[in-house]
Amino acid sequence: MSVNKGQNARALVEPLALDSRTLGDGDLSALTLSHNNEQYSSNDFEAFANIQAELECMNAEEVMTTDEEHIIIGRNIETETIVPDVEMTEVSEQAQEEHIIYTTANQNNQNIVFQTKPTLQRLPASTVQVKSNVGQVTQSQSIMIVSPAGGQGTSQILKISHPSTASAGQLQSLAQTLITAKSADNIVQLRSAQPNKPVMATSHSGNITLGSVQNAKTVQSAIKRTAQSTSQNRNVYTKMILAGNQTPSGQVLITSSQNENQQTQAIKFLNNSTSSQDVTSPAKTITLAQAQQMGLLSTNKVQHILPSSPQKQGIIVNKLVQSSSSQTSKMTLVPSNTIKSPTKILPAPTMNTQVKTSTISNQQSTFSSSNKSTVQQSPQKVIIRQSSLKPGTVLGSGQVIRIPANQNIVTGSNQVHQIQMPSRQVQYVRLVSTPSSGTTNVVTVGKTKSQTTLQTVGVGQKLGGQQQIVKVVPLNTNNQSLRTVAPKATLTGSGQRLLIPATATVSNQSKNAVAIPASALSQLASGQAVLSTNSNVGNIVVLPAQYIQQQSADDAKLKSQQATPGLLSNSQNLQSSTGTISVGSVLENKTQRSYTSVEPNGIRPRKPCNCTKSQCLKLYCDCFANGEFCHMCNCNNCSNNLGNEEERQRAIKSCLERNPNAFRPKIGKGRETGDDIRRHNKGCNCKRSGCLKNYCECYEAKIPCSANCKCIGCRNVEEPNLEKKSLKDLAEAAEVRTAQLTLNKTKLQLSEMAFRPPATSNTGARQPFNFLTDKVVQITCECLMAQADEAERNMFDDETSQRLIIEEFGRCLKEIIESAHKAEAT
DNA sequence: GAGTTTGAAACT
DNA sequence: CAGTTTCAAACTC
Repeated sequence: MSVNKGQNARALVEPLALDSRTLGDGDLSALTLSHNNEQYSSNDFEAFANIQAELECMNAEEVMTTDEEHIIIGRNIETETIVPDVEMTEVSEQAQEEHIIYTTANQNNQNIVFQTKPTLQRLPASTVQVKSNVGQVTQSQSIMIVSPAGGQGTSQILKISHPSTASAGQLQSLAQTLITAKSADNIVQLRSAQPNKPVMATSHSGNITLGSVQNAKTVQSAIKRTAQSTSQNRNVYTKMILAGNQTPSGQVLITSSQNENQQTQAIKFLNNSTSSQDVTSPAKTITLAQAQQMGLLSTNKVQHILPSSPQKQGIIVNKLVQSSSSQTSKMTLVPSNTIKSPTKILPAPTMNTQVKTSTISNQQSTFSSSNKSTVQQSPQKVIIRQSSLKPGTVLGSGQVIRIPANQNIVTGSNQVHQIQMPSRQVQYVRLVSTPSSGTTNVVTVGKTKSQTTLQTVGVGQKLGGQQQIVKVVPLNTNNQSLRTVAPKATLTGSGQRLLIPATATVSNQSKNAVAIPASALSQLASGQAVLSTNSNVGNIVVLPAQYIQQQSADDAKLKSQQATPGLLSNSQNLQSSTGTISVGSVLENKTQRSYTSVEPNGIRPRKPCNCTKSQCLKLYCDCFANGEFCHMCNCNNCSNNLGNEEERQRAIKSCLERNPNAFRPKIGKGRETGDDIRRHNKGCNCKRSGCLKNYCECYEAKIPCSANCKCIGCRNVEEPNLEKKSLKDLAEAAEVRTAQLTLNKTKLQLSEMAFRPPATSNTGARQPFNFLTDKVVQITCECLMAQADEAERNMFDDETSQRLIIEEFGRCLKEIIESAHKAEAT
């Protein structure tokens, strides 16, 4: 991201933030329909009611996204940012929210993006609000409508060109005309922008709430999701972009039903410019084909956004940057999906997007700054992930959005990458590759700090015979506001290109450009079945959580290893002098990776599994057990990936049938006592290890065995007189551990010996001293010696050592006496 | 790195 | 639910 973005972006975004000001009552009222009642069906009213209700809710809500993900927009640059945030929580049934921020350039062009939302879902009020400048002189005005949402795999783009002088009403009318059938879900509202806020349109606070539960089901890895459920889940947002300054800038909310019929969309405009209550003419509907015939269609700014699934913490971010080239570009957003179940979902990492040295290098020249070359080279899917930035955070210069492009993760077919974040949220990103070439392409779109700067970076790497290409879509200052990546592939019989090269002219793609056909997706990755058989599934990118994490690690490595090109032989380092974009390094190897114990970000990386027989679909596999996709593992015949989603889901179901808590964390806090002590929920069953080896899950977790355990000969017990610290240290230091063992052992023996009455019992009442047999004395001495050793190892001073030894002696005596009393009692 | 040990998971 | 088998990690050499 460019340097100067930070402030500009903030300036642009903040005004748009959702707050009482931006979404005041007036706003709500503005959202109300002022059309004739006759124009709307009961469904419409319902939809409207829903919208308003949600809007009200949103007002109460914390502003989420806008601040989180900023796309820096330079002046005169049209930019569109879509930042869906996805948060995956273990409970994924929640309504999904998506944050979208739209900003339109104010200067020459105004773009209004209409997003269509999948039907059947209640369109949250959040939908999309776009505010644009009013009164700016426009050079051109156009309305772009992309309505692929239908999910049939074909996308259509409508572009309406109209004179700059066109009035708002005219424009609205025109736009309305474009949309045919009106479904309840399709609503477009246009509002004039506030004069004071010259900049851009934004979704109100960038929140779009998707009420669809289907989306949640769509989630790739959702454990409970069945393939069937996914079938309808294609959440594709279609945006219509209205370009033109004079247009009544306003907010447009479009929801398109995802019903099969793409063409049924209704757009309604509310013109607020002067008064929010201005009502535009009733919507007219025409078919897209008609629109084309009318000459209204053309290429332009189109975006598809796949809904991010769950709530607020979305990580996948798509950003559209205006390309310098005149060509229209398209961008496809891939939604992250939630995982429903116990699957561990880690939160998006706060990415330190500052990595400027990305892994792209050699081919940079190839890709750089030429959109066409980039595009043509490989089919691409663009996935931009943004870590969950803290609200209010503006991406500063040099921030990088990384999209990991690893193919290797999954052999061949796996294109799902998991990202784990510390908070146990996982996001899944599916990397799309062309089946024929077997290449995986990732496109990162970023902005350069300067308007003029265009960064295109491509990375091609062959690993294991597979080539990976990472592309960075150039950022640009030119008129075109949106960069689109669209699947070109389906059109072409040969390799499927999921993404249409940015350079590709719109004309070619006008009809098909937008949506990535589900079929193409299904063919991804060596033909492995993707999410569902249903075509609607499409465009889903699922990234396993650790993906980002690992990616960060890779970046860190790359940074540190810039001097060692060998590792990156084929990889390319992208030096974004402009600091804009970094693309995830492609380096991946199936070979064993050394995992550092802790990542720089403090996250402990998951170990790669080595499963050979379980296909990583049983709990033997740590990855699977943790609800993660295998990533960079050494497993054989792995099915723990998106490519085998059905199978995986079956396995998950099976596991849950056996044990509903199978995917729950094993280590938790004590329940009964409510204490803070971590305990193994199930307990161990160790027999031979004494619970002092890593075979023991308790020991491995560095927690003492508890009553839940059924272990035999357990020595993994709490040592009250040993500091927790020592316990921890003991676990880490073998020598210390040995000392601890000795100490424990002797204590145990002492306890047993003391408790056990001497074989030769006298008749009279036994006194405590009677228990001081030679054995007891010996063990006591051993305890003292062990304590001395312990003190010595800890390098305590003499005074402390003596004190500890004396205390130990006291403890021994106490134990002996207590044992004597117990013996008497019995 | 190969082989052994171990205990959780899976199976019966 | 208990016993057995399978499995992969931990461990040893």
